[in-house]
Amino acid sequence: MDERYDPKQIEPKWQKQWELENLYLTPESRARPKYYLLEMFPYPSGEGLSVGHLRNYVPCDVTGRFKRMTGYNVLHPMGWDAFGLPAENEALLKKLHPKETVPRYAANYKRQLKLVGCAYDWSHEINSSLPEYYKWTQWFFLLLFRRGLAYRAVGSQWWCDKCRSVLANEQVIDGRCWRHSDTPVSKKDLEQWYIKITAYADRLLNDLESIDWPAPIKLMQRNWIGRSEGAELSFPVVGQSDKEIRFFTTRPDTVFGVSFMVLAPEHPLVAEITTPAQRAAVDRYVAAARRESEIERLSTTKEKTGVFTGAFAKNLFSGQQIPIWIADYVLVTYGTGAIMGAPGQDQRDYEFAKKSDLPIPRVTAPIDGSLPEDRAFTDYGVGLNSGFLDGLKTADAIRAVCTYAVENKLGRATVTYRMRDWNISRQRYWGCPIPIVYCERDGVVPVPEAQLPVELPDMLDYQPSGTGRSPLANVSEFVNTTCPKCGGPAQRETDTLDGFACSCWYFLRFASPHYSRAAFERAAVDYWLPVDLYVGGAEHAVMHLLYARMWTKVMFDAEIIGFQEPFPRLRNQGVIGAADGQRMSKSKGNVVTPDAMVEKYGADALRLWELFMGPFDEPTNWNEDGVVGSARYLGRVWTLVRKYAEAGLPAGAPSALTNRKIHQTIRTVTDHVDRMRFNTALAALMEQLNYLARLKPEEIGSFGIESYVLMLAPMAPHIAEEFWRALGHAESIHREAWPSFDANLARDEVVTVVVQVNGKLRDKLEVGIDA
RNA sequence: GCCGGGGUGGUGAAAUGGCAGACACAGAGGACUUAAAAUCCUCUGGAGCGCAAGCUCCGUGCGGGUUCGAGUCCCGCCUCCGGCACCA
Repeated sequence: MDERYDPKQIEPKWQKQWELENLYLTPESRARPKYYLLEMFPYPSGEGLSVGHLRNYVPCDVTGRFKRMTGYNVLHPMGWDAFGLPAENEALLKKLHPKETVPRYAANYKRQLKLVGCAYDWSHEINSSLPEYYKWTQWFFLLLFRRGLAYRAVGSQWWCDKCRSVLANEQVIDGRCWRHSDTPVSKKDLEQWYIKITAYADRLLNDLESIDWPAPIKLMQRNWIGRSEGAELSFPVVGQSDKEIRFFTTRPDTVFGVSFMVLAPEHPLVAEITTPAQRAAVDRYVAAARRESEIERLSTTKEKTGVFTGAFAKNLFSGQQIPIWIADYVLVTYGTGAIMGAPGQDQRDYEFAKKSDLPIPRVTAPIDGSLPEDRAFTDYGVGLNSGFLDGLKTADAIRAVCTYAVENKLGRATVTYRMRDWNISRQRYWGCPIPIVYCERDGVVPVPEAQLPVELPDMLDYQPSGTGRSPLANVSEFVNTTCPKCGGPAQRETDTLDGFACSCWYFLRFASPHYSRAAFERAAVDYWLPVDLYVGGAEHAVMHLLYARMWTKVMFDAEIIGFQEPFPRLRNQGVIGAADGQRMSKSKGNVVTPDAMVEKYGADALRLWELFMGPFDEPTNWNEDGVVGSARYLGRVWTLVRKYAEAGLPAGAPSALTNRKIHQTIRTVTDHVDRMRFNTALAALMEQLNYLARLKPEEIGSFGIESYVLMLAPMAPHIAEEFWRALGHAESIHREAWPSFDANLARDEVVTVVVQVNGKLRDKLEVGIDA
């Protein structure tokens, strides 16, 4: 060992050696317990990794190495979420092709991950944009299709004529395109593919109970699914006996107080019931509503507007004729797209009634106190002016109405969800082609498995076309094909799948990444899955994490896997902001790269600081000063270990006191690493160094020094390897077992007992403990 | 507005209801050095007292409460950060 610690001398050396030794290959044997550790696979961006991204990768690397040392077969793979809009948009911006940028950026990520010493098994690397991968994404889509869970329907999208493209909701501001403020957006009805995730709503909700996830993520999924219990009822349209308005309500007990009905402007009945006198006003309102952005429309501060259709419905409970209005506070996509107006008990209906001069009957009385004068009474109470519900408590009244409705064929108790089916079609180039063919004779025909993958054709100009169809529609060799059923002429589907389809099953692929006969090898999946620890950002709470759970349940139902939850244990890493407290981004010029930090301090010092700066699941801001401390610490360990490397390990045993301290430290570090409390695990190691550095070499003993180096190995793999070899070992430290401690030896013989009087410290006593 | 999660020294942060501030960063002083860097040693929450070893009081966003004892548990606020937001 050199006199001074110089990471540049040792880190590249050992990285090369580990690669030569194939140190990080996933074990073939399935004799030992398994541990499948997975980070959400990244989309490789041209910006490369920042020190912020390492907040995820470094702690996971430590966990993987720790699990390996404690006797597990570890699967810890890495791959690239390479298909989808982010990759395409970045390539478009740089006027390059994604098939060229994706491998380049992925190679850069891989280089950076190796640079900081992450122990991935690169023989398991996957890339979702390669045909060998997306062949099976297509296969899964067809599985959903066969099971009736993928269907086509007309949906409306925001459209900008200048962009010649569909826009996301967030890109529509004041009804205009974000890039072209002079261009109002319109809605375009396109036939889209949907995944029927709503069919799994209850299971997705109930199974949250069984998984170990951060509470906020579970809550976000619960809210997103948005289960509401209530009743679906219907009232006939006066004078048109064949028409009725079906509506959902969570407060059927207030039905006697319904003084009007409201339809969403897009509701199909609007055109049929509007009277000639009202038609012009209604058409104007509907057109305006279509132009409005979703954001404006859902604004709670907006005044509630609406228009009378001229038609009436009959309230079958109160017997009254009530006017039918349209208003944009009613959403066509929720419930039945129609509501009963109960303004006495619903604040939104109250505001609408005030604005539109509609009556406000009060049908729920507060149990104590009095009715508010200037707003609705929305709490539960007691029925009032409500026929057979008078005097009934709200909960009982709800049941009574549901029973009455069933008996009189007016409706029933039901459940509604906020979650909607997943529109999976994208009119973009860089995605997985949808394996469907349209034949004049046979209609919608799935591409047979033998013909998969439907390959994405090479296109030089892959700009979004502006026709409402993907650029693939312009490639006639792609579009024109033969029908797999009848052999006649047919056209391929030209939309591609949303990028989130790729991440619905990639965790299965990692178990047998090169298997060619199916999406995965069943035995490999049975052994490795489900994922034991899944780590990623909280931003995926209701997209990837919900979609992947749903696909997993579909696979379970299809009996191709044996578990229902892909990620029984999930953790979110805390985001690292830039030193200025803002998000790290190239445009803000505040990105700190691992490359710069490794160059300056070494990979091990960078790793330690990532672990030490705070609890790994809490957000914090980057502060380079701390890396200095980590590097200084490693230098101090170097000085200590070097003594033994020079003079040889001491033969004698450490004193009882020192021995106890050694066992106590192993106990603490083991416990903290196991619980992912890396900051305090490292603090315990630093404390132990401060203790050991004060002793003479012969007072420590070989166990004290070797166990210390072993505990350092997962966190600082390079320097630990250097130490291990310098201490005379021929094999890599990364094949060694984690040191174990003796609980008896670790037990204190004396305890300090604190004497408090009225909570104030008054005295301390040292008391011996009998063995 | 609703739902989460936070608030502890100059900074990052520790603390099964039991010695608040471990471990670090920054800072101050000292050793080594011609000098600097590096390294090592000492001090480092606030106020006060003492020649000194040391001692006293205050202190975990604010106000209450439970308890022998509260950063930790309960109630009511303030504030910051996320998420959701007309879902009938």
